[in-house]
Amino acid sequence: MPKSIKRTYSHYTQDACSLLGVLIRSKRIERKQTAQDLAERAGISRSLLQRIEEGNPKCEIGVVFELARMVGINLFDLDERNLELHLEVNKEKLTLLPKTVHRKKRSVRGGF
Amino acid sequence: MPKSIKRTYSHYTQDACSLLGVLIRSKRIERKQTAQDLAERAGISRSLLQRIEEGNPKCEIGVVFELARMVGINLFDLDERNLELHLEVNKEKLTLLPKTVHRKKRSVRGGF
DNA sequence: CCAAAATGACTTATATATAGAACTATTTCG
DNA sequence: CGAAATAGTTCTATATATAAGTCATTTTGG
Repeated sequence: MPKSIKRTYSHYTQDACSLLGVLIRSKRIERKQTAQDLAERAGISRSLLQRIEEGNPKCEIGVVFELARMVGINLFDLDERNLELHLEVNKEKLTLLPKTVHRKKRSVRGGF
Repeated sequence: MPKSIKRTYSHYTQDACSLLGVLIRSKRIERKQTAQDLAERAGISRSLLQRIEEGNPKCEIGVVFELARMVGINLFDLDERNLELHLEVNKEKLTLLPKTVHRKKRSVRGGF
């Protein structure tokens, strides 16, 4: 049962979301594409596209990435092929790390 | 009233989400930090952290970005300061573009 | 300048992501 | 090896993001 939470976002996160939103909007306009049209093609509502272009952090990351791709933004500055390679490499790297981590709660007075 | 939608995601989007998840997990383990611990510090549940580390696209982009930042990942390969600058530049650029776009539905047989 | 279109700014019902729990299976370290 | 801790896996109630409107405002092309 989710408790009612008021999430806060760091300046960094807010900026990152805003940047993606602004980029999507710019690219869309450069392509002379209507909000309505992009939304339809992405299978989302115009209101959701609006929130995303505004940089609202409370949106599905999958939808945002999909929009970015549709208007021609390369996430991580990687094209499709290199993104896949990058993923494989990091998956490999992960297998070399321990599966679980033991105590280091980093907590209780532990601080920084 | 949201209609029941089965969203699909492009390979590119799936890879991008997976990459973020794998990176977060790697960094967390390198820091010898427990899933439980990171989740608590991020103010989310352990189950949500798991979904994100699995690369599930149906998560809030704000939470994913916040986690990335907490474990030391630079989104867009930009540190906090440069991200802010980048945002400002692109906001400016946006003001130079037309506010609205007219017809070019790009649709109905219009194709590419 | 003017009409048609696009966007902004709400609202509401509902589909769904999330918190939290309980349980099992792994993993690590002493 | 053995015990304690961590992580994987479901499941459920509920908070909330979303689709789909409506209306006001702004913008642009003719």
